[in-house]
Amino acid sequence: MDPTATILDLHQLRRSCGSCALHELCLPGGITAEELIQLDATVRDKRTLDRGDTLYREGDSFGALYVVRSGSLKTFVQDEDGQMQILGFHLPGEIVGVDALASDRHMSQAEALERSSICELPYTRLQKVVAEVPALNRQLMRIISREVVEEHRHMVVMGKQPAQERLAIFLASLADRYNRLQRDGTRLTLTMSRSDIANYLGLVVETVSRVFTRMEEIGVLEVNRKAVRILQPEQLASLCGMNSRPDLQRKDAS
Amino acid sequence: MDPTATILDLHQLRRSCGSCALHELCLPGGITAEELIQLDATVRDKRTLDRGDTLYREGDSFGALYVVRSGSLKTFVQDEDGQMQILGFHLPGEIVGVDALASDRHMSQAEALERSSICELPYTRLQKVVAEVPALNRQLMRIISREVVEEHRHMVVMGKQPAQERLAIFLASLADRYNRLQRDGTRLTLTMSRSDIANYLGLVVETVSRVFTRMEEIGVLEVNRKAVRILQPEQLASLCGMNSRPDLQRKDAS
DNA sequence: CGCCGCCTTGATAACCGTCAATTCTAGTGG
DNA sequence: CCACTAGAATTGACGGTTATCAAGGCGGCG
Repeated sequence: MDPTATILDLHQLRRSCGSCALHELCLPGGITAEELIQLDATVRDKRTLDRGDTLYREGDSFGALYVVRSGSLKTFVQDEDGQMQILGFHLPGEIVGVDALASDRHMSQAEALERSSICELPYTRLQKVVAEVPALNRQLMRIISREVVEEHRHMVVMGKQPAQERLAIFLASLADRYNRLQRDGTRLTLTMSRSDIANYLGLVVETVSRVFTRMEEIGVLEVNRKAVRILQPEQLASLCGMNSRPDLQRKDAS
Repeated sequence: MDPTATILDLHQLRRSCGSCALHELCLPGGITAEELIQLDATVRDKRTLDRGDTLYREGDSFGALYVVRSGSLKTFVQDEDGQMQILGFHLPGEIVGVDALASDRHMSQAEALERSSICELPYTRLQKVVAEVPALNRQLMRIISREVVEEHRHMVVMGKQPAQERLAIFLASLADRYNRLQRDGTRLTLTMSRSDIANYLGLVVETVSRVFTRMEEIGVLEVNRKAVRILQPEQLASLCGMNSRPDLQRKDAS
């Protein structure tokens, strides 16, 4: 709509790591200004992706790691017959492409859920820099480790949780990440489709829809298409662990 | 039984990375002999764990990464009320402890499934070495990435597969890893309990038991307590993707 | 304005989890 | 050597949560 939007966006894209809003979340976290300059040099470009655009596909040869700068991505795998499994949704400050380090080939696909901008870190350059800046290497490891922790959390969800709990955990986790980004964690924008959410949680889309409805009925959420408002954060939190505490099964019908 | 076993084991433990049987699978993969010497220096000790021993617990402060040298481990998380979720089983050559890099605290627990020996890589030392040996840093990344890929595969399993397929994939994956270790991939030794397997796959122990029985009935496996023999590897492989190809539902009853 | 995809809602059934009993194994002691 | 026990694994009957199938509503976009 606004014709200047694109231009502004381009300006933003050209900002260096030092002035990036993600400064603390991204690789620069905890390194000196001097070291930062070196990192800046490794960031090749800051690509812009439109909704549905693919950042990399399974089988692509590995060239770079990517950091989400704005917008959001989903990563997923697809088996031969087209069945897909979503591995994660990625918000600004999060890294994608790590799974390609093992075999020099991407083992998943990354796709933009909305218009997004991405920092590309060509791996050969990145390697050189991290060799010279140990703190940066440490930070890179830290970020990758964060991915692993996040995946472990997801396994707990997929392991043996009822549907309502899965969705509650998903929303609470999203709210957390919003907070880290200094966004309002009570007003979520679900850039992914319902079936993406369902797939990610190991459910079908109908179940997700039903649970949304139920949560709205009990007053925890206000759902409006992609806009979700968390009305009772505490109760949402309690829904995250309910099945293990039978006495909390019923809602506040004291 | 053999009184010399312990002594031999101790000798083995003292062997350096250079002579380790896991040479190609472990960190040393693809680095020079010279660089290897530096790595040897970082490996503090090679600890021995008995069945049930804990390598680290959730919350422990992070000191080292660990490589399984022999035996096998399980890693898992436990929420407040004691519910556990197994994250993975780890065979020789595989690394554990990566999830601690993010926060300097272990976010899971690692426990030996049998008598195992473990290479401990104190992280401060490891950092120094990888700073000096880029190839080693690369290799470390590669191994961590392998973990991530493995976890992605597991998410596909947990996502939406029927019970039989889950177990089939689990066994096939184990067989693969046996092959990489140059063991006979058709004769598996399940060092973990049935309920460990069930938990890992997001099922209950009864279901796992039933599926084992069914697989034995159709002649794919021969199950004897912890010893599993894969009689028809091809058919096992077909069971891994059956639900999506209806025409393969029935076995070769041509 | 009208199509089309996404989401929602409802009815039915299946797979798997729960509960309960039995068998098997390994470890212990008589 | 064998009986005994405790824990693990198996087997069976049943029920519940969620998938499946089917239809209808809503919003976006040409």
